[in-house]
Amino acid sequence: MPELPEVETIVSDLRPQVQGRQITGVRSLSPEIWELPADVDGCSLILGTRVVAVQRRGKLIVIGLDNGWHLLIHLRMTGQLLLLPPAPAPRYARACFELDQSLALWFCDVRRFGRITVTSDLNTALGRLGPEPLSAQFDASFLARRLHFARRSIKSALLDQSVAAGIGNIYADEALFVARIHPATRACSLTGEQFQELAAAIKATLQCAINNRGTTVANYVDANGNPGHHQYALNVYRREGKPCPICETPIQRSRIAGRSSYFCPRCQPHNEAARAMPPEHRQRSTCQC
DNA sequence: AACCTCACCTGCGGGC
DNA sequence: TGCCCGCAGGTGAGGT
Repeated sequence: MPELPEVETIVSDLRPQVQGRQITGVRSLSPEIWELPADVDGCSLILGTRVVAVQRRGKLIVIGLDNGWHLLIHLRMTGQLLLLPPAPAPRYARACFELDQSLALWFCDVRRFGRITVTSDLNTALGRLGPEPLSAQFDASFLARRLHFARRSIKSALLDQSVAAGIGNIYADEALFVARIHPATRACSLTGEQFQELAAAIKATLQCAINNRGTTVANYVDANGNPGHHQYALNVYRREGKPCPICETPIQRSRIAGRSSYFCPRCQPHNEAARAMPPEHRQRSTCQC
C-alpha cells in the first residue's frame, strides 16, 4: 500500500517527466473520486495549465500548477499513478491528465478509495499533517513531547498522520521491530532511550525502503508500472510464523489499533518484560538494506 | 480532548 | 468447480 517511500518513489519518477509540461486534456472516468470545494470545476481549472512542481507531503502527491492552484492526489489503498500514452485506458482508470507530446498521467484505482482534489490554499489543505519523519524536526524530543500524555498504543500513534506524516501499517511495524518496542506499548510509557531508538528506526526504515523503491505486497507499482523491492527486506510485516531475523522466534500477529500488527515477541517485549530481560537478549536489530 | 470503531470498495485466497 | 466469507488498510465521520 502506498506509504511515504512508495509515494516518494512515484514523485521522484514523475518529476523529471512531468514538470514543465502542459496539461492539454482532463478526463474524469469516476466522478466520485474528486473531492472539490463547492462551485469549483476541477477539470476546467486544470486544463491548459503548466506543471511547475511535483512534490510529496506525507502520503499526498502535490502537483503545483502555473495558475497558482495545486492538484492533490491521495492513493489511499490501491491507487496508482501511471505515465502512459493517452490511449488505450489502463484497467481501473479513474482519471486522465493528458500532457503535451502524447503522454498522459493516469490515475487508476481498483477500489476507488483514492482521492483527487484541487486547492489554492496549500497550507490549509496540508495543515493537519505532522512533520515529515525524514526531516530534522522529527526527532526523539519531538516524539517525547508529542506523545507525553498519549495513553494509546505506540502503534496507533505512529499511524496518526498528525504525529508523523507518511507512516502506514507496514513501516510502523518495521520501525517498531528495529526499535525493539512492542506495538501495544502505551506511547506515554516509552523511555527517553526508546524514543531515541524509535526516531532513528523510523528514519532508517523509511530511507531503506526509499532506496529499495518501495514495498510491493499487493497493488503498488511505480509511475512506470514496476514493483518495488523492499518486500524482500521486510523483517516482520506479513511474516507471521516465520523466524525473527534476529533471534529466530516465530513472528506473531495480533490486532492492535484496528490493524494487523506483526512483531517478534522476544525482541519486542512490553516495557515491564524488557526491564527484566537479561542484557545479552537486548541485542540491536538492524535494517537489512 | 483523546481515542476507538466502522464505512467506504474490490479482489483474492481459504474452506467447504 | 464454484460459492461464501474474511481479510487487506488509509482516512474521516461519528460515537464513547
